[in-house]
Formats: sequence, C-alpha cells, structure tokens
Amino acid sequence: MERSSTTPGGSARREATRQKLYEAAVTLIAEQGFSATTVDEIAERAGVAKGTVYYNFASKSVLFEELLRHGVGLLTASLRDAAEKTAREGGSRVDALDAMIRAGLVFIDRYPAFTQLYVAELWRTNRAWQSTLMVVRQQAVAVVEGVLREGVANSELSEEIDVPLTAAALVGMVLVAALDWKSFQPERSLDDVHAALSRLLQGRVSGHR
Amino acid sequence: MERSSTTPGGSARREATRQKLYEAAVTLIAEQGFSATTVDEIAERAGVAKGTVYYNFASKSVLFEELLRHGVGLLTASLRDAAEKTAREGGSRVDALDAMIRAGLVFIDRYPAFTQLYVAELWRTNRAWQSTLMVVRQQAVAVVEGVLREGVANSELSEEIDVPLTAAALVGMVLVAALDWKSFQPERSLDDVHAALSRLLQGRVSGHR
DNA sequence: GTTTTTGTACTGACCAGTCAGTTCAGAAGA
DNA sequence: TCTTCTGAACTGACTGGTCAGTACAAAAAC
Repeated sequence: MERSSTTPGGSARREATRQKLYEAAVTLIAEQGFSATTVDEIAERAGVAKGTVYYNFASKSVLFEELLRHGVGLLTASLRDAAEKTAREGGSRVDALDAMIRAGLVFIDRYPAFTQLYVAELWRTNRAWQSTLMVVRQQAVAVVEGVLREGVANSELSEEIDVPLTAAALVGMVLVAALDWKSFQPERSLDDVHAALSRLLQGRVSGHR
Repeated sequence: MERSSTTPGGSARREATRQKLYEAAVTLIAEQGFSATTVDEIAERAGVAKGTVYYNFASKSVLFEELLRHGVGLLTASLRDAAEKTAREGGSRVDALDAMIRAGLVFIDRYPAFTQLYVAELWRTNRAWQSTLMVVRQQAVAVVEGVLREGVANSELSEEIDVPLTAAALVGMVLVAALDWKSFQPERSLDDVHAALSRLLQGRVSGHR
C-alpha cells in the first residue's frame, strides 16, 4: 500500500528511509540545483534503490516540496522560540530581533545546504512548487514582521518603518551575510558574525552621533 | 569561421544576435534555472535558429558564463558611478552607501531577471562556472568594501565594523528586499523602497535615542 | 566573395518514472 | 522455541521521451 504524502504516521523503518533521502537530496540539490540532480544520484547517496524513492515519494518534485516544508518548519520554530524566550525574559523587541538574528545564524550554521537551496529557489517563477514556496516563505518572514509590529505598537521602534520591507531586508541581511560567511570565510566564529550584524541592526555603524 | 569566446570585437550584426540571445536566456534561466532551460527554447525566444546559438557560443554553459560577466559588469559600473558621483559632489561616505543602495535598486528594477538568476546561482558549489562567479561576485562586493574602508579611515564609520561582513550584509539587505519588492509588492515605488532601506542603514529604526 | 544565419534532420547520452519480483520484520500458530 | 505466513518495504533492469550538440546545404546579409 502506498502513502507518499505528508504522512506523519509511518513505520519507524520508513521514516528512517525518508530521513536518509532528505539528507541526500538536500546536499545534492544545494550543490547542483533541482534539475541537475538526478533521482539516481539521490538514491545512491542515500544508499537505497531508485524504486525506494518512488515508494516513499510520488515524484522527484514532491520529495523536494516536502523537503522544503520540513526545513522551513525547523527554521520558523527556531525563530519563534528565540522571540518568545526573549519576551519571557523581559527583553525589548530589539533584543528579540537580535536573538532572532542569532537563531538564524545558528540554523544556517547547522543546515547550510538547506539554506543555500532555499535561497536559490525562492525567487524563481513558473515552477511547480511555487505555491509551496510562497506559503513557506511567508511563515518565516511573518515571525519577523510580528516582532517589528509589536515594537512599533509600543513605540520602541519608529512608527515610520515599513514593516514588510524591513522584515525582508533583515532576513536578507542575515541570509546573505551568513552564506558569505560559510562560503568565503568559514573560519570565523558565529559570535563574530553575530556581533557584526548586531551592530548593523542597532545603527552602531557610524562613528559619532 | 568560429569565434565563440569572450570576443569584444565582432561585427555589429553578430553583436546584435548575441544581445538577443542574452536577453532570451536571462529571462528563461531566471524563471526555470539553467538545467531546466533548453537551447531550443532560448533560440526560439530570441527568434534565431538553433545553429546560430552554436555559431555564436561554444556551448550552453559558455553562453551562460558570458551572460554572467556581462550583467555583473553593468552592476559594478553602476555602483562605482554612484560612489564616485557622491564623492565628487562632496557627500559623506554614508551618503555614498546610500547612493549605492539606490543604484542597486535601480539596477534590480531594470534587470530583475538577471538579479534573480545571479542570486540563485551564486552560492552553488560544484558547478562549471563556479570560478567565474567568484570573480564576478568579488568585483561587486569590492566596491562596497572600498567605500566602507574609506569611511573607517576617515573615522566617519566606527572602526569596529567588520568590513567584508558588513559589505556582504548590506548587499544582502538590498538584494533580498528588492527581490521581495519585485515579487510580492511590485506596485510600490522605488523611492519608497529606498527610503525604507535608507532608514535601516542609518539606524533610524529605533524610536528614541 | 566572405561572414553569418537558416532549417531540418540526426545521434547518442541521459534520466524520470514503472513494475514484476525479492526481502524483511513481526504476528499467528504449533 | 521454531515455523509459517503476510503485508509493507525495497530492488534494479527497463522504457519512452528529452535534449545538447552536430552536420550541412542553401540563403541572406554585408
């Protein structure tokens, strides 16, 4: 009997196989892109037969879509956690943003391939999984937007800021800086990178003022 | 007689054909990715025969590499212009950064497909044109780094900033915000977007201080 | 008369998806 | 405990289609 959808229930064995396939697919697709990655490669890297891929997923693109959902789920949860923890501990909204920057960096540090793949596919148009991507993007950005809005509401942040645009810009700042970090100067520490971005967030770039 | 390398010289007619091919390729690859775009499609969209593609470029990936070089050349020139113009008019380095943000937005506004494609390919590893990308990326980021360094040198900017990382973060901020603008709220004006990013750059996000 | 483009046809490699058959893990019976 | 049975999970050779790149003769363009 086949399943092949977003099935939470499933034997332990099956779940393990799916996990192996996710891991194989994420690195290969990050390196080469979706179309340049063959199902045979994914199966080989995961150490299973090609048929197993199709036993577990309806198609190559379904595998990819579920991979996306899975990964962004992790990211969103981690951002939300960071924001809530800050709030619980009585931090300001700017502190929450800062904590989210760090959470983003930690995520990218742990799952660089996923991040790479996400960025590469996010702005493509005319692709099968377009709608999935939109949903999934909105989930992540919405967390940032939420904190910005709260900050504006309690006038901790200027009410002139453009919430959606600023949220996108912040996400972009972290994303690109982190990918650069991983690609071009991987020896640096997370704290280092975090400090640099924090400074930018809090406008401590200019010398005086 | 064949040519098919980075040939600056070439008849006007040939140059026109190449231009048509660039334009066709850039939109198709931005939408679908490199591997999912066929040479037949590119030829058809450009309104030329398939043989013409191979008369003008050695292969599909050579066409793509030259496209990259061509596009980033335009961007780099435009950033440099903005920085120099500001300097000539006696603006500060922060003004120069602001002008470069605007130049970046103008570029993305004019060549959204190229930008999309560039972002999608930049962090891929294991691809044929990897080295081309590295060179080309460095060209663009170097312009921003240059201005930051000058700012630090004349202590207009804090000497604690991390130049390469901050440059990457700024580029990312503009890139992602602009792609979001184009993809999700294209009705907004360039000035609007510029104002939001400018505010972020100058730390005018917090309400007080 | 030389360069560039056209159009069509072709080849050979590659690849997503299929399917008939095999293995496995654990339940039911002895 | 050991055997048999069952359905879920997995296998890998195979198929049909797609596509990069080639070939080339004839026509435009310069």
